[in-house]
Amino acid sequence: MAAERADAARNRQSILRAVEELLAEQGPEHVSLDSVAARAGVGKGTVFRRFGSRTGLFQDLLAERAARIRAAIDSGPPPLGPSAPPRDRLLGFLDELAKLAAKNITLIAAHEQACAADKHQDPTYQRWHDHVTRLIRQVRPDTDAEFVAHLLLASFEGELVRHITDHGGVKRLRTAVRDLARRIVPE
Amino acid sequence: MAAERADAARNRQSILRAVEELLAEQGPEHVSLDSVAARAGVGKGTVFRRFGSRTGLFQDLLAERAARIRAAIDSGPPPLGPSAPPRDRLLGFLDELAKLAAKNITLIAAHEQACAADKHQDPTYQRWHDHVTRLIRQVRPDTDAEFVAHLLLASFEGELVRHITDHGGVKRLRTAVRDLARRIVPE
DNA sequence: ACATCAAGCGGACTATCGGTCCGCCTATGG
DNA sequence: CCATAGGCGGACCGATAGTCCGCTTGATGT
Repeated sequence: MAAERADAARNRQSILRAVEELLAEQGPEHVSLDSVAARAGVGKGTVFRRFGSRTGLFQDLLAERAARIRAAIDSGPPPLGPSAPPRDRLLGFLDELAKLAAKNITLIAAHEQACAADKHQDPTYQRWHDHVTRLIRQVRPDTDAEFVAHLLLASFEGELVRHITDHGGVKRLRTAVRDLARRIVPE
Repeated sequence: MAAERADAARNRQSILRAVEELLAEQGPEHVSLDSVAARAGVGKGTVFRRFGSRTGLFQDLLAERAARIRAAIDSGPPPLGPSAPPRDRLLGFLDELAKLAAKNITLIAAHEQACAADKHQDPTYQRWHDHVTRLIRQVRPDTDAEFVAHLLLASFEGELVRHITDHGGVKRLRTAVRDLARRIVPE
């Protein structure tokens, strides 16, 4: 496939920025295809063609925000990178996610709502789940790692994050997740 | 408030039955106010007046299905009832929920989707969360009980339940939840 | 520079759905 | 049997996700 045309690339950026702005200014429910298109100064058809659906908008934006963590996991230094012991990697990863979630509550809420019954299909979620599952298996092979990984990731569900950080800040979330993970995956 | 008029009571039942049937036959996304009204043989306005919104439909139905467990907790025999030791009550309660969730996957999925950002507001969810939080506090006062209770209840999220029971049946779900709870709330 | 044309674009259009409203109907109580 | 409060139904509204197609424009070869 040839490179994206220059105007197409420009529009993609405008659209993603528009989504960010609308999320920040008006909350998830006001991010409709129409409003995004209007804000980005493009037609509705363009938004749809680029991102496939409203859902795709949030998936792409989340992937962008999660890119740093992804890179750190694939080839970064400890504790996230592959050279660290699995238990440290797990705790480190969850801590990073906690920080990410706290910083992006609105996006995460929007993402969840839009994905609805498809959460498990989202590429970013799949990557996270896969990573956590593998790490749990390495440390505690006697666990239903797949299930436990889903539950640990549920710590970052939008409404929960909002509630916890509203009463105790990011610190409470990070502490709670870490304590929980330590119990679930003892050394 | 006076007793419900006979026709109103009849309609309430028709509507709930219609929701059940549509859920079973066509899945959550086909349960619209229109389709429910048509199936129940009443007008749309009637559905709305009875249940307030689409969400109310699922909340009421879930409350109905959960009534047995609720009664058992409030005044039943061990291990659910108040006379059992807290840790047994917790494990017993989660086990009951696992069975309930497995039997009502479709309803739960519909309920979640409809409640969207309001899960924490649902009376049934609040009751469950409250119960779990109290029990955890009694057994392990050093825990962020509120947070952990939310996570434990996330075990019964629709998509997760579907995935787990599709590969391992109710048994896998019950085992996984029990093992997890035992680790999170050790004696 | 220019011709060519596929890729990209825009926004009108459709379908659907949650929720509202109001005039008609009927169960109930006296 | 009558009066009436409450219930009823379905037309109506506004919003929104997603579709479609004729027009425009950036990339490319000469």
